[in-house]
Amino acid sequence: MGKPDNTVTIIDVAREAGVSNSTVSRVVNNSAQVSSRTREKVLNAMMRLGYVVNQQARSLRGGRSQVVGLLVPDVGNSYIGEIIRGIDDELASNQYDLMLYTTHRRKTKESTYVATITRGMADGLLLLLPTNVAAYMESLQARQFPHVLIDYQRVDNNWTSTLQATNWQGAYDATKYLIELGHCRIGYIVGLREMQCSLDRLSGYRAALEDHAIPFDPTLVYDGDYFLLEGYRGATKLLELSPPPTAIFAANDTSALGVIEAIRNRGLSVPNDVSVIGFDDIPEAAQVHPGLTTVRQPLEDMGRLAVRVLLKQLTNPDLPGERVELSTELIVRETCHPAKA
Amino acid sequence: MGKPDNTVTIIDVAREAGVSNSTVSRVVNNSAQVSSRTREKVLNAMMRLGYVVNQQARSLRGGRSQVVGLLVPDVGNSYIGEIIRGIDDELASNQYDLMLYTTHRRKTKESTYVATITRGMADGLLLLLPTNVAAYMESLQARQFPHVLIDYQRVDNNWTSTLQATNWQGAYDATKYLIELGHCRIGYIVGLREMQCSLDRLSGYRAALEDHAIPFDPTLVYDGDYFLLEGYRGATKLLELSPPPTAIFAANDTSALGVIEAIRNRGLSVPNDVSVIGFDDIPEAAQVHPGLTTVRQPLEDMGRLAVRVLLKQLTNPDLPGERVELSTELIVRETCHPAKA
DNA sequence: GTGAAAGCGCTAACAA
DNA sequence: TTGTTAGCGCTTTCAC
Repeated sequence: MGKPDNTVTIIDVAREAGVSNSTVSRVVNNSAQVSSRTREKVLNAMMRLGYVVNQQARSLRGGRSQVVGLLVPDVGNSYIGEIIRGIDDELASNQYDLMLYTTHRRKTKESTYVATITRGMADGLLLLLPTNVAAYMESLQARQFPHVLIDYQRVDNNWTSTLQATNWQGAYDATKYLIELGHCRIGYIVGLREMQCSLDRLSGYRAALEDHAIPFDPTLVYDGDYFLLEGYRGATKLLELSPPPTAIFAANDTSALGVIEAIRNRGLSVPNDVSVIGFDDIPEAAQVHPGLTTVRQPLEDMGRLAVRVLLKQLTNPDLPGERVELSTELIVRETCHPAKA
Repeated sequence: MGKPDNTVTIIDVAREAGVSNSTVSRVVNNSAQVSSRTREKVLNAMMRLGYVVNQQARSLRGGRSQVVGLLVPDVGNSYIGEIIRGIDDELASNQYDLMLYTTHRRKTKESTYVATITRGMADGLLLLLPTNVAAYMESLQARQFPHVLIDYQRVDNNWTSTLQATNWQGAYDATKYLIELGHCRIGYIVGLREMQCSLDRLSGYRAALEDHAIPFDPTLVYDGDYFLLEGYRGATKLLELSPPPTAIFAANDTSALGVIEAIRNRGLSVPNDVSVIGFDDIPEAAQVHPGLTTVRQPLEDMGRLAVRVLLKQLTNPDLPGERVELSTELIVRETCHPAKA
């Protein structure tokens, strides 16, 4: 059924090559000494028969499945898309496959999935922007299941690996840039408050303000959710203030795009009337006109690195969790102008 | 290593419950008759021990892995995101896991992945917007590997299942709508010509033109690639024509967003100066201002249905391939106005 | 350098 | 209704 029975096993190859199954296994795994003549014979037989290892048998035996689980809130935005690109690239070059689980922000799903994954055939687990970590942290530890949290850092143990960009610094830099451009009424669209990265960016913003003796004005802060629509709504609200902000910093590019729309819809221009800066540097930031000035997170690298950390963990389970932080970088494009005098 | 050896097997449960392993297996699989007393005992033992099936052993034995492979060009856009949402929802409710493979439009990768998947542990394969089908179609058939192609239809065999929306009709409707609004110079931003859906939409556009006695003007057609930037470039070019089009139909929403930008960047307004219509109805279409009028594809349903078709195929491999087509629907929002007299 | 054989956890005959 | 048992395809001692 499904797969027809043309399955070629190690035994077929052995017979074809006139050797034993263990020799074939050795060749397949490139392990131990096999004389080059034998190896040759086996390789040929494999060719002729079109042999492919049966991963399930192998992992049943050895315990390793060459599969990594990835838990994401969603899959339809380029922030996540870029990270996944890095992840599956790096995974592929290490002969790992990727099992994808999408929670669509339903927290219960998160726990269920973690249970499934840790008990299923994945060797390790990558969690992207998890929101319900406490619920399964213990179970991960109990099973000593290798895992790394991407863009989440409220962890107080030493067995969990985490990885993220310098959120605080990035926000600080962006705000500072705006201030140096002469802006002192700078609106801020917060991301989801339940995410630490969101909080870190907010406090980077505040710190820059303070360092430049600009009093923090809570009315300039709008609580968004990282989505475009809230960026739009937030900016709309901010623009009704008097005086309105001369610049708006959005906690991510997607909401920055919403901010730009809102500004235009008021008949104002970006950046002539209001400057806008985002966070992430998703591909759209460069494609849009005017190009979005933003704080770049090395998304693809984050994915790649997360995999490396996980793989290291897999090879050496006794290693303590790693804490990796990647630098952000201010990317100046066209959405910020000096404040008018 | 990795997974510690706290693995509870069916045998542990059997011992704990004082029954045989096969009885446990029966309970686990809900198969055959087991007296309710025994079942109770087994269930309890499973509870106590925290037993979980070992999927690899099960599939090594039985041949079914409860994993479906999904091959996508990319993962960072909401068109694909929505489809995936449908896919993994439906998969989850059928106790299937999803193995994700991203090609990033590299055709060689596509073939490699198909080989991996069909020989690996997936029971079936979903291909989203594949571009290199010819290269592995034979191998899929040779292995009788269950598969369904989503949004691809150039198939001339009867063992392959395909699924897509009514692309031709959708484009026809959109164009007709524009025509009835009084537009007769309607620009068109094509998607990737190598995709059949793209061609279908183009011919729907042409057909509507013809049916309303509007001569087809090739200078009004710009070859894009479904991405925002090409939408922007295309519209920019189209707007330089004299007379410029009074409406632009983009082959997908993402490029429509680019079109809108281009129009605004010329100092024109949507829809007052130029009407815009898209295709897909991705979430952004509703979030943007003005709301994007578009042709809705039931993306999530497409994913869901694709899974159903695949699962049917899995259960009954001798079924011939299915051809599923879902209706598109014109969603009128705010980017189209009657043409000025 | 190579082979024989045990066993990973499970299911499905076949017996009882 | 329940138990016994033979593998699924592979890796890995342990012999030779």
